[in-house]
Amino acid sequence: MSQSESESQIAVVLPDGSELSVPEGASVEDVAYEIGPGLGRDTVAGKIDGDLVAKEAEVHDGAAIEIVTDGSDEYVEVMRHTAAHVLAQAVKRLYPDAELAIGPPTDEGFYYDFDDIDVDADDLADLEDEMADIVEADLELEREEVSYEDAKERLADEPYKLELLDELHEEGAQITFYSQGDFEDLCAGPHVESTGEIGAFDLLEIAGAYWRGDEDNEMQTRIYGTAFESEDDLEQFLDRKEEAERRDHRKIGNQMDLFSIQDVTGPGLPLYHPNGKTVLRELERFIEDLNLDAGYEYVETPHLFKTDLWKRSGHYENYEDDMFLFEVDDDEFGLKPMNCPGHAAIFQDQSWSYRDLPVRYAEDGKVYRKEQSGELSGLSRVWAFTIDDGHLFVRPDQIEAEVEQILDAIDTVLDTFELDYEVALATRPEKSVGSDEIWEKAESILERVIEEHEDDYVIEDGDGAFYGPKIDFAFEDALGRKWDGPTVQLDFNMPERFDLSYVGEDNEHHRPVMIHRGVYGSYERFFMVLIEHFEGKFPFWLAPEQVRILAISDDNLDYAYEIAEEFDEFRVEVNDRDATIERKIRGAHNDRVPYMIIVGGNEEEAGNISVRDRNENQEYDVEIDAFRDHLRRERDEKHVEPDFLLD
RNA sequence: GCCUGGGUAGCUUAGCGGUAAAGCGCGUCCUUGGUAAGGACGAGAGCCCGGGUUCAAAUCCCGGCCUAGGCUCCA
Repeated sequence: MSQSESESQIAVVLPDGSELSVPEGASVEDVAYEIGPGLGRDTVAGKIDGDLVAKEAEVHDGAAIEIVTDGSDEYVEVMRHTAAHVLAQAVKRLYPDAELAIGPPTDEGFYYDFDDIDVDADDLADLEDEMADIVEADLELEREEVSYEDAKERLADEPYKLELLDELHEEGAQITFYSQGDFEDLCAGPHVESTGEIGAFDLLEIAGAYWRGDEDNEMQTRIYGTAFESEDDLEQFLDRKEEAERRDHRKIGNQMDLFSIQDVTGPGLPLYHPNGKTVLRELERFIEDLNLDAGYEYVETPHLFKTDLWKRSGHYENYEDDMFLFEVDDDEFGLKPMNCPGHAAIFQDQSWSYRDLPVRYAEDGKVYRKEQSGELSGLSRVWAFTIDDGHLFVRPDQIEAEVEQILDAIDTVLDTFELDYEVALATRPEKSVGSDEIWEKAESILERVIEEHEDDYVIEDGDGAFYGPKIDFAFEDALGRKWDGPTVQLDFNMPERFDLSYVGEDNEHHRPVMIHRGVYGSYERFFMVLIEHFEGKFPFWLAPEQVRILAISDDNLDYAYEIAEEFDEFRVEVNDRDATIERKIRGAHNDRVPYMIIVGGNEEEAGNISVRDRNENQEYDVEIDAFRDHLRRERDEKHVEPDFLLD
């Protein structure tokens, strides 16, 4: 491959920032050999300007080059791509008529789409066996550059591949094939050296997928799988999946009797049982206290309005498909998809002086959005949900102080739950309303406030709403999954549409800026995240049942009820079932009750209690007053874990 | 909306043409047990809904409803 030194040279940039001079026409592999023969031999693939490419790919002048070896993070991705080919080869052996579509690696594994194939979950085991044979055979992968005409001939029986080929041809791309044994596939690569490098793999499930993700196209059969370098890694992956299933809020919601979504009541319309509503009420109170301290006034708006309002707010034209609309007599009505128009209407109902601003409205407002039925999922995607909504009407010079106050509240809430989070500032998109002047001013204000508040944030250029820039928080749960959280959005549009104004010092009318802000976002979504984050083991202040009192024997039941009286400011139950103390303890653990008070003859005689928490810590001879004082503190300070027995 | 699974007791599930099962939970009784399962008995099921096939349907077929996972991370 090495060319004479007299050839013209180009420079590439290595990950450490240094430049390397290589002959024009050099491949990624050549670059690796240039760095060192050992690295050259280990090269599996490369990255050019961040894009994963085959090691044979030609580098260009000024390219940022990374070499991918079997120690790289990208190696698994390359291997999974090969695993996808192995799957396709196995499918072709067992289902010769199947047509190939695409088969890329994903974050968690890989998939391959097929058409004209009739498989179900039971067939996956056979496919896995066939794949195991191919891996066992350790077939070498060979890369081949071919002409368009040649490729067309080879893909004569693969209509989807032909479609891709034609597009590639139009783009003028180099056409490459990868083959392993008797199987070949149109593919850009990269791949590992041989199928034997696939350490451990598993086929996960079968799903439908539209060709190219477009619902106007035909539905194909997608087979999902994953692959890892070792059995241990695969097992770890499967364990994590199991953990996620164990924490599933739908399952825990059922076990703990928090909520239900029933056939009779309809899809995406959750019913909150007493236990679930208890948690939600605590969340509501928490935010209400913060709001009232911050000068918000609570308002209430109905669940539906005439569409005149939605026409004025712009929802009717932009959001119509997601709204529930219906005729009543001769008028058209719509369930509210957002609370802001109602709040704007309240503001609009009177005249304001600059002295009155900022005006801050808050409402736990139920909204209705008609998601596609296939998108609904437990509490995370629903038709009806409640937003801890807040809308502020402010003078431009008040934006900074108000946003600052909102970020304080957000920090307080996220810190209370000990959730890690990321912050992003989303700036002006291409299509937007509002003057350059106000956008620039608003963006710089937001950036300044974030800078002061958060250790770290990213700027998402052009990701703002058309009506204003916004700050989005994404928090991470115990499994490392990220969720949309609090948001602060400036809005220059709604004040225009509702012709909102206040009279300034100059006796002229001025346009206020509207700020939309949610801390939990939706109660439903936040509740779901909390259930999964805590695995149902809610902090004491949120727990539906905070303390359960267990009597050693029935003789101690009267004392148990006396103790219950002592703790009646908390959510306390007495377990009066005829069961051994072991069984009662087990029951309390299963129900995730933070604290058990256990009373028998000893306690009754001494006038004290035994305490056990759900983490299996326990203590005898506890004074009633001492425990009650602690519980008050644990509740009011919103401790995340029961900590009486850790003091 | 579309694809592939699934819908059986309060919960978790087995059964897949021939009298509806199990564990947990619940009730009664025996037991009164000291820190994660004592024992016995018992109650509890339009087998998602509607149609069809059959001597016979929870089971097979058709339609619907609900539910789970998917539906570009571009060869």
